[in-house]
Amino acid sequence: MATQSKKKLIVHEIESWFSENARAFPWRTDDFPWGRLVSEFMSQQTQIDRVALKWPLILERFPTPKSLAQSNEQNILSLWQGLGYYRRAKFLKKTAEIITEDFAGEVPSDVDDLLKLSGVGKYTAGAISSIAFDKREAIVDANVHRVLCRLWNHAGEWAPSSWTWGKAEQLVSVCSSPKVFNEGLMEFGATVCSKSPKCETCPLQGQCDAFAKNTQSMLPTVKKKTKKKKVFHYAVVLEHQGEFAFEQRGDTGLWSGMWQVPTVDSDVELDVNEISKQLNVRGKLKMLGSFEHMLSHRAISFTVFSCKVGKDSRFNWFSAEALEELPLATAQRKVLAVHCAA
DNA sequence: AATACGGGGGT
DNA sequence: ACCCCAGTATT
Repeated sequence: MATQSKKKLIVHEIESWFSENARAFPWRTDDFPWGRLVSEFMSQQTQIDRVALKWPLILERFPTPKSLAQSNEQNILSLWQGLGYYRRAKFLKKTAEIITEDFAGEVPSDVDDLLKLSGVGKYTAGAISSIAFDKREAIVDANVHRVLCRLWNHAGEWAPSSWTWGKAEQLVSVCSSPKVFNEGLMEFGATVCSKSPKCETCPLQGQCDAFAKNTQSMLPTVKKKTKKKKVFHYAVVLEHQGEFAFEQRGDTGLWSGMWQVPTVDSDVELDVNEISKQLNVRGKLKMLGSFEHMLSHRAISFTVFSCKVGKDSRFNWFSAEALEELPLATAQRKVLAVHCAA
């Protein structure tokens, strides 16, 4: 089959398939550029159903770039709780500031302008330009990469590459609507041409070189895995007359900007005396429990202690109700759950 | 070119 | 247990 014909068939099938099978997400019901930009930030490396739960809350609180630009960073971090990759929340705020100052408060539509924003790379710039503004720009995320590698039986690359981007550009150049085609291709990859592909019912079965050679389950090539580093975090719940001590993590590294009960991070196991010494607290530490917290790049052993102390001015003190708003990563919520259960 | 950066769902 | 994901910034 002529390659041009194959591309047109693929594009037509995807646009047709998506018009029938698009899932209902809030940013599709309430479709405007800022909402799309926020959903793209939230969706980076994050499962879409979890984004769908949080998006309405964030858009309600920050309906415009200006509203976020004028807000405190703690507010967006608080709403971002549980989504992970908290740096994205800071990038989103910075992006809102750039849009407010340099783009008159309107989300730009050109890829070159979008790339000036913070936390916007090649994929996100193309996604906003094409999906929010229907401009003829290509996108390649993990879904698109997987679909294209299979359609052309292309092996050897586990991540989006110049080969994939070239193919995506060729396809978007012949589609009728970049907005429909790009989002459709991603959704198709997420639901039909997924890790376990549903080839039996696939509308592109006849165009798929991988299906013809039965290589679809081996494509794209798997990434070589990196070893998790094992570390130890010792969290101490300091209580004084119904209030609890918290500190904010630094500007860089894991959970940057998020809050925690006073914690000792260590590469090696520590005994209780060492923990007490490093935190410099008077009073006896009582061990309440422990749990493992697994991240993609780290295996963290958490041990939770409690201690009755005087009101130490090195920390910020919060009542139990005030903790609802405090930006805490999931591991810290687990720490508080151990304390509650004890 | 590698690595850091979260968390939950799938298998 | 290990895999993966609507990636980007940093080193």
